[in-house]
Amino acid sequence: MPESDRPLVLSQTAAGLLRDKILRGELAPGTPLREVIWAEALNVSRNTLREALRDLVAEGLIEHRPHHGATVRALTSAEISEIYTIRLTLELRGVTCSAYASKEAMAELVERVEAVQRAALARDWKQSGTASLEFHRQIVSFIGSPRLDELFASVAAQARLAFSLASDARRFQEPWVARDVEICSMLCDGDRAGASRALELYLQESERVVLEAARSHGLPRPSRTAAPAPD
Amino acid sequence: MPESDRPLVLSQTAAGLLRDKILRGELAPGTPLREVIWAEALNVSRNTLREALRDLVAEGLIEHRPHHGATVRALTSAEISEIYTIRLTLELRGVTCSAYASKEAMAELVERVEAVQRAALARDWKQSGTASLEFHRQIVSFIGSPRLDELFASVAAQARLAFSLASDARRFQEPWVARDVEICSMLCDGDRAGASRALELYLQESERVVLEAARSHGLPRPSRTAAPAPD
DNA sequence: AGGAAAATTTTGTTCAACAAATTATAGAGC
DNA sequence: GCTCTATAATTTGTTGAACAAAATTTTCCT
Repeated sequence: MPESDRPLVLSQTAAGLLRDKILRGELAPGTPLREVIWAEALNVSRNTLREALRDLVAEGLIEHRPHHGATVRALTSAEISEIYTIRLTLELRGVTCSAYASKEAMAELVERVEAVQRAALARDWKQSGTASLEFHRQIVSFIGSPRLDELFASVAAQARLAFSLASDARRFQEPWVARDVEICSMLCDGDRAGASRALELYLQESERVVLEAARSHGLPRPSRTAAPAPD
Repeated sequence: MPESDRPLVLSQTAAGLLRDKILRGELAPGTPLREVIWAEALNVSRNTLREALRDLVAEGLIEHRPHHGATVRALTSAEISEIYTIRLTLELRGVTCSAYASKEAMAELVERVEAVQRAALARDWKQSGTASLEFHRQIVSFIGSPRLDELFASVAAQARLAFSLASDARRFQEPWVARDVEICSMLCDGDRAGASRALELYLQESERVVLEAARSHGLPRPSRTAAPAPD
C-alpha cells in the first residue's frame, strides 16, 4: 500500500535506506537481497525496489547477476587492491593540484585533519576512520572534478565496507592519525613531493593491513545460508 | 507484445540500442526521451524502458530530472573542461605506471598508434579520432584498474559526443596524429617525464579546440522543440 | 497582453499476472 | 549410500493496465 509520507522520489529514498543498512554493516557482504522480501520491508512495490537496486549497482554497493538477483557486494582481494590503486591515482593528482588550491580549501584541509585528531583523542575510532576518509576526500577535491569526487566517495564507501571486518578498531585506526597530520603539514608547507611519497607509503601499508584483515576474516564465501531478516 | 527474439536481458539490450543511437549522433544532446514513445519504439514495456534509462543515466549518457524525464546529456562547457581534467588525471598516472607495463602492453600501444596513422593516411578522420581515443585508452590501462578503464571509456564516449559538433573533421583530427606518435615513442624510450609534458600540452590544446567548437556550434540550448521520431 | 484556472501530458508508483531461469526436492537406478 | 535425473518450488524478468502527483500547455477572464 502506498502509505503515509510523500518523499520526492520513492525509489531513491528506498535506495537510501538500503544504502544505510549496507554501509552500517547490518547486511554482510554476500547477503542476497530478495526482491519481494525487501519490497515489502521498505514498503514499496517490486518494480520500485528494482529501480532502487539498479541505482545501488551503479554505486558499486551491490552486485547483480541476471536471474540470480542482487547481493551485497563482496570484495575480492583483487578488488580491494583496486580500491587502493584508484585512491593512489586520485590522491596523488590531488596533491599535485594542491599547488593551485585556494586559501579556503587549504583551511578546510587543516580543519579535517584536526577532526581526525579530535576523534582519536576521544578514542572514537569509528569516527576517526570516517574523518580520515574526509581528509583524503578533501585532497582529491583539489583536482576540481565533481565526477572524480564522486568516484572517490564510491570507492571510500566500499573501503569502509572492507574496514567493517576489522576486529580491533583501535589498532586499526590509531597508527594512521599521525601520518594524516604529517601529510597535511607537508601540503601546507608546499612540499608536494614529500607529501606524495608519504601518501604512497600510507596507502601501500593501508592496503596491506586491510588485505590481511579481509583474508583472515573471511573472503567472499559463496555461503548459500539464509539471509538475515530485513527487520 | 513480447515478440520473437529472446535476448538474455531485455532491459539491457534496450539500453544498448539507445546507447548506439545516442553515440551515433542520431539523438542530439538535449533531446527528451519520452517513456511511452521509446517504450513502443524499442518494443518493451514502460517499466523495462525505465530500467534501461536508469542504466544509461549511470553511464552518464543521459540526464534525468525527477518528474521531467530523461534527456540526452548536453554537456556544458564546464563539463567539457571536466572531461579533460579527468583525462589528464588518468593519462598522467598511466604514463607513470607505464614503467611497469609488460612487453605485450607496450606492443599493443604501438599497435594502436599505428592504427591512428593508418586511418590518417587513408584520410578517414572519423576512424582516426576513434583510434586516437583507443591509443589513449591503452595508456590509461597501464594503471591496471578496470574501474578506471571504465571511467575513461565513459568519459571518452562523452568526448565523442562533444566532437560530433566539429564541422570540419580533417582540420579537427590531423594535427593530433603526429603528437600521438611522439608521445608513443617517448613512452617506448622510457622518457616518462617528456611524455607527461607532451600529454599535458596535448590535452590542454585539445580542450581549447573542443570548447571553441562547442561554443560556436551551440551549447545546451534549452530547446523545447519537438523531439525527433524514434524511427 | 497578462495572469489565473482548467485541461492535458508525462512521470512515479502500484498491482497482478505469467514466462523463463534458477534452485531445491524427491526418486530411480546402481 | 551415492549419483543422476525428473519434477516441483522459488525467484527473477517482463508485461499491461491503472491511477496519483507533478509539470506543461491551453483556455479564459479581466
